[in-house]
Amino acid sequence: MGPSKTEEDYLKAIYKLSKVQPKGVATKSIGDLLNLKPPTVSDMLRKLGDKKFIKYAKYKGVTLTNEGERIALKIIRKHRLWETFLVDHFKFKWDEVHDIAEQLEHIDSARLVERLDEFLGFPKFDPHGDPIPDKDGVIVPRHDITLDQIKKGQKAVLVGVKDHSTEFLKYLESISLTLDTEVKVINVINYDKSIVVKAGNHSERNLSFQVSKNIIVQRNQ
Amino acid sequence: MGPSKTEEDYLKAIYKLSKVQPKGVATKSIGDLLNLKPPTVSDMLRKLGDKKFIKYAKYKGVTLTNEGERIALKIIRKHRLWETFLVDHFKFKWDEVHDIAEQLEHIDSARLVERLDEFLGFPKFDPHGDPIPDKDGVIVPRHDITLDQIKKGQKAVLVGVKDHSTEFLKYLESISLTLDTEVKVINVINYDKSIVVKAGNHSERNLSFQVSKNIIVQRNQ
DNA sequence: TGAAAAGATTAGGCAAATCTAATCATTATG
DNA sequence: CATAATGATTAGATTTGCCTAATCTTTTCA
Ligand SMILES: [Mn+2]
Ligand SMILES: [Mn+2]
Ligand SMILES: [Mn+2]
Ligand SMILES: [Mn+2]
Repeated sequence: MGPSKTEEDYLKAIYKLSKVQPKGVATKSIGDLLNLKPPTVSDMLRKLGDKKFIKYAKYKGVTLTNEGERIALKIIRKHRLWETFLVDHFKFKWDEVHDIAEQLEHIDSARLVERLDEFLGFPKFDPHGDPIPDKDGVIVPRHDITLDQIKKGQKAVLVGVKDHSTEFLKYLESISLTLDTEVKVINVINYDKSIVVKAGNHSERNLSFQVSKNIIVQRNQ
Repeated sequence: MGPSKTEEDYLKAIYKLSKVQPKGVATKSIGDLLNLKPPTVSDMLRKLGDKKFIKYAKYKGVTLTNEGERIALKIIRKHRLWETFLVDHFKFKWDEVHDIAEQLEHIDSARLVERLDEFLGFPKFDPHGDPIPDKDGVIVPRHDITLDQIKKGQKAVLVGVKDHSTEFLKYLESISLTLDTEVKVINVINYDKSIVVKAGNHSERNLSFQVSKNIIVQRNQ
């Protein structure tokens, strides 16, 4: 039998956390992400270790095995393909699809994923700008320039977000900062690191550091 | 919280069985359908009774309450909408979609079902000719004329199947007997109740009683 | 009509996934 | 560097959904 839905969720969480904790993911951070108490996580880590999905040494933190990473990437692939589907074909907004994709990502059918990918035209990025792993689990690594790193007078294109919360996404949408939007940094306020930007033909707007550092951009040229 | 996936499966099973056992569905038949042992079913029936999804009197058999039927119809609606989606938009054959729909029917999002229904153009029947309950759970009752009831010389149109097994569906497909196909009964063999039919511009073919009684038709004119 | 057979329920148990409380290990700090 | 704080694990319990074996109820039929 394949991994349970619960096991899949753990592996996906460990995969994501390992990008910030490459030397080993902490029990606590897994629990925080999945809303589970530490003992629950400890139990599961032992089990995932037994199944060789993770390398687990008590009190040390965990890393994925190749098999564990393969499973995590498969789930992430399905999640992002379904999000793309919902936005591109079912008229959902980018802030509405995550919870539904959390369910759809566990549907078990290789053929379905194939057809979904084909139906969408083999997309490379999801509605939040996150790269979609291909059928072999290959994922394009993404540069990590955020809007706060752009200097006064320079232009950049919004290519992703670091915060996926409904609140943040709705806020960006409300000020017309969506994927592929070109943004010009008009001014940088040293006092609080906020910036003044102009996007499209909207009026100038001030963005807090908290906002700008959660916006992933690509420099123009 | 809503009903669990397991509870939904029981209610759907009871709904289907109640069409054949209207005075009360037997524990054994539920177990047979869901591949569960009788004690497992007894346990769950007590629980479903406590939750007022079914009327349960020990040793008597069960019937759905209005609430239980509402839930069952919601699951059946989702199952049939997803099957329609997979066949009409993802290039699946009618014998390939049931198992995937068994998973998709449990995805919990009213908005998703709405958009799916809209995307499909509010279909009334699924790829097997089964009627799709509307958003209020209203389902058009289907007449029950099967191909074995058609007399020699008469024509009928294939509008559904009673057996949904992959084997049966693949067999029908292989002899070009698919939904909306017009069939003429050329001869009836009294000895074994088999019939000789002609469909489209294919040559005449003999169908066993077992096959003909699993094909739902509509008389021509 | 009174066994025997069939069907249903009860009793007792197990695995998965969760929790709280208690204990153990690591890290940080006065 | 000793100890307090933090983090992780172990112990013990609960819920859900499943099982086998034993018992009870209903139906069948000789
Ligand atoms: Mn998401
Ligand atoms: Mn996403
Ligand atoms: Mn089906
Ligand atoms: Mn169907």
